Amino acid sequence: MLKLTKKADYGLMALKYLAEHPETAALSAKDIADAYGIPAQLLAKILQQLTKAGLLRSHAGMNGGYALSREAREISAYEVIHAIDGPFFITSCTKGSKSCELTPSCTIKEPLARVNETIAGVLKSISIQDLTEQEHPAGHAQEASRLIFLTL
Amino acid sequence: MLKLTKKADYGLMALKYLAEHPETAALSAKDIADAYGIPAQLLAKILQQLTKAGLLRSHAGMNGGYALSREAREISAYEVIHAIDGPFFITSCTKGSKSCELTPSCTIKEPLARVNETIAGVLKSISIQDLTEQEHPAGHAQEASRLIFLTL
DNA sequence: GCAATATCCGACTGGTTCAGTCCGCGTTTA
DNA sequence: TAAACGCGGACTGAACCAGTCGGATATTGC
Ligand code: SF4
Ligand code: SF4
Repeated sequence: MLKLTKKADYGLMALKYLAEHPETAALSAKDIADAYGIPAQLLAKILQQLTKAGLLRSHAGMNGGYALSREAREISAYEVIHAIDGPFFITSCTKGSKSCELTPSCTIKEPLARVNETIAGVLKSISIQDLTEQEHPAGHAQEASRLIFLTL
Repeated sequence: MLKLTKKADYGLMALKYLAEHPETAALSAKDIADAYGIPAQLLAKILQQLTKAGLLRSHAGMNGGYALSREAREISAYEVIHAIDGPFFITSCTKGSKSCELTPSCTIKEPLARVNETIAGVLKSISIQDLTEQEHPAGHAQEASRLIFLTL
């Protein structure tokens, strides 16, 4: 099955929330968690990971919190997921640590790697700002479209 | 993280193997398992699921086994994954059984649903036959390309 | 008929990952 | 100095995955 972890899910929500509140200097983890009902401590750790990855800037102390380190337009969903869940691969042959032992005899890893790259491309083409637009259910906000190339 | 289960992985390998041996009337689960080093009993159950989903035809008894019920061109990777792992959703709000309880307050489920559909589209556009082609590392087998539309 | 070869199907187990919590520490500010 | 906040490791229960076992049924070859 192909599933996104809830951590990545929460991370995207938090970033979107930050993108929607650019006026405030910083928002604390608890603020964001309360806004959506996410467990505060869990979200805190997620935001820490995003900070370590360079997507957020943190500020400790009272009235501290987190703020985007770049423009929402410049942060892709791929980066968020990568920062939280680590490098993702569709298959188990991650080539890094513990590849599946039938890698040599396997004949579908190359095509699947292309599929993997295509999906990564989809996620890379989506920015945090894309998530914030398309409110206005009236729909006159022209929906952004993208073309993805899949080369087998 | 976004990962394909090994069962689906094995299923794709098995179907590809069947597609490459159209001359034989039927191949047993053990035959295919031995060809790749997949645990035989595990593959057997996977093939049973694919049979139940209508992608394969089975025949019990000696010299029995499995054969594709359609042409390789007509079987998509999406169908295989769906048959083995069930309906897949990127997010946990599957709306079916146990959706995550912050579905109402969540503001990113709609865009993520579109992403989900886009990825499904990628998988639907890939057939078993696509996996068998692109052997011939010479590369003169023109690589099939597809355009995927992502509408946020 | 009988034995060998298959599919079929549910139950079971060990291992890994996920979601969430707890607790102690460093930092900033009122 | 104390409250508010970020930081980070350790921990737990639950869910899921990979793989195994055992038995039932169907078909074929002899
Ligand atoms: S090698 Fe083949 S079987 Fe093993 S994980 Fe990669 S794709 Fe799946
Ligand atoms: S509702 Fe929002 S948070 Fe809950 S699973 Fe769907 S997308 Fe993730």
